Amino acid sequence: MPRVSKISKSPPAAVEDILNRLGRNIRTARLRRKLSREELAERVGISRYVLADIEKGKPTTAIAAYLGALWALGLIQDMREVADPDRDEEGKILERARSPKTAPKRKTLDDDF
Amino acid sequence: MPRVSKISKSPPAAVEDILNRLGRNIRTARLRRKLSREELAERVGISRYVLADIEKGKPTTAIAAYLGALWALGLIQDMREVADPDRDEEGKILERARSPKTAPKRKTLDDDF
DNA sequence: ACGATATGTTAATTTAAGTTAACATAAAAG
DNA sequence: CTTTTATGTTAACTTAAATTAACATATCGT
Repeated sequence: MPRVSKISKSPPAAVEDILNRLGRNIRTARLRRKLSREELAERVGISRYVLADIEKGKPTTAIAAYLGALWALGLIQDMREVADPDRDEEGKILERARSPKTAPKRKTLDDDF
Repeated sequence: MPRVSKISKSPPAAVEDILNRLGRNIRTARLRRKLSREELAERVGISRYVLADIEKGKPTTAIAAYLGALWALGLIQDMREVADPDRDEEGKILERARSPKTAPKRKTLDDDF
């Protein structure tokens, strides 16, 4: 993406590690299913070049391309619990320590009723 | 990303669902930690506008921006097992059914780890 | 009520993400 | 060995992702 963010240009080690893992895992899953890059890319709806980028763990690639690959491989459900509030113990503790506050709401501007 | 892929323009329901979940979860984690968008965005290394996009589940935003948000919230470890080959039972079965083959190697690309 | 903070919205700008095409090289299949 | 398939590499091109600035509106604290 134009005007590339710092996080994309030089991600912290932890982020780079996850990116590389994800790419390797997607590649492994593809090979196990005996799919060529071209075949998988077509199912995802991207070009083979972007799939190559994904397998390399490119930081600037759209998240939908990564998720599309997981989806086409039948692995998207692995994402369901990421950052799940029920599992965010740290967050739960912080919330309990403060006032019992729910998510703030804005008045909806698109009033279609 | 220019020349937006189909997967980004109109993601399958399963992908859109994950995207919306992720955005909501990141927002919840941020609020629990009493961080403003501006504060979290600065820690991530992105602008507050991109963080707003993330919380909306925008498909075309760079994966590194999403991962950076998880990282800054201390939730990046949730990504470690996504598409993990050890947990890919489908893939393991397929692999066993075929010849006992490991990842193909290119001469120029030596994978050392 | 007021002021401070948080978020929504728009516009202008920059620049690289993703596409296609063409060709090169490496493994696999025959 | 030859053909086919898979992947690497480059170039030209289109267009929207991300930034900044400015202002609007909503929410919170006092």
